[in-house]
Amino acid sequence: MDVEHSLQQRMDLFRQRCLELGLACTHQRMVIYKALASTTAHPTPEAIYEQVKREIPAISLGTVYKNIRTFTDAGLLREVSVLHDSLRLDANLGDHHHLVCVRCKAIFDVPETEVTPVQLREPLPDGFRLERCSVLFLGVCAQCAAAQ
Amino acid sequence: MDVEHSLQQRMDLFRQRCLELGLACTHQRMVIYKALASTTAHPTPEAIYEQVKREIPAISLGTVYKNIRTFTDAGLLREVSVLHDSLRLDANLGDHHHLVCVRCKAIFDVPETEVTPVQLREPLPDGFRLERCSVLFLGVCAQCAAAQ
DNA sequence: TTATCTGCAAAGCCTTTGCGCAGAT
DNA sequence: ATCTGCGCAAAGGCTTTGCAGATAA
Repeated sequence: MDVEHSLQQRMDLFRQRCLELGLACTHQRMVIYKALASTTAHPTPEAIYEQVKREIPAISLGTVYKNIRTFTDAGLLREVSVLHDSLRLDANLGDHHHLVCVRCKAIFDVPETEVTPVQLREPLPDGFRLERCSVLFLGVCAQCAAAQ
Repeated sequence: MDVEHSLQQRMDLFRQRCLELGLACTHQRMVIYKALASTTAHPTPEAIYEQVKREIPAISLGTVYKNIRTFTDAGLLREVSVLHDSLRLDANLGDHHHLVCVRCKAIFDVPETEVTPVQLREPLPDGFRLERCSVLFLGVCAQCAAAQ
């Protein structure tokens, strides 16, 4: 599929979703979203800011943060790192996986034996040395579900 | 297996590893490690600090942070959240997984079709509403491997 | 005794917030 | 015309750092 075309489609969809959500289609928002949709590098807010500045030199970092928050709250964007807001520690060095509540960030252990073996079919990027694999099962715990 | 006994074993092993690594076996370190080894809750540094304060009221939060860093660097402890240090964004809302370089934190997409289907065999904790599953393949990218 | 570690306090990110003006609907 | 969003700057968390005294080897 034509990448340019696909991006165009995604921008159209974005515009439409903004209308539906009652979000103003500002120039800043379009450029910020375009920067996000144009890469698979999973950028940081700072990286988006640098990218957007090329087109809107007067943009402020605060605006980038505000809109990233707005987009994620609206479901237009996702955080790769669900647990990114604070350091969580694990003294269990054995192989195991985790079950995470996306609301309260509670983490439960999942023994490796309880998960079907995970294997990559694809050859890795050239020279990538794979060390281990960690599965995150995401959802909402009973307590958080009860609290609506 | 007796939990009490297991903890004792882990403390002995910790003491031994400290010796091997040339790390001083201070009272603070023992208590911090004990707090980490005694829970499966994947605590934050702040939570460890609160726990350790019960036994060492004069402990400082800085000491807890320094030792957590020392332990992780030494391989005695692991971070659950490899990408916790900054927000990483993903405009691709379709199901897919990620390949992450643990050194430079580069993130590559892995299409869901390239991974064997992941399934939990175990019944979930009561009332947990599972939403999705995200696999992190961890390793070292070619560039970082080349840079030693 | 010597090197390392601790507590304290300050500094450094990253991110959020408040406010008045500007822009979208 | 009204409401929302933007830029600016300040404030707020979390984490690291520097230093002098204390502790482990």
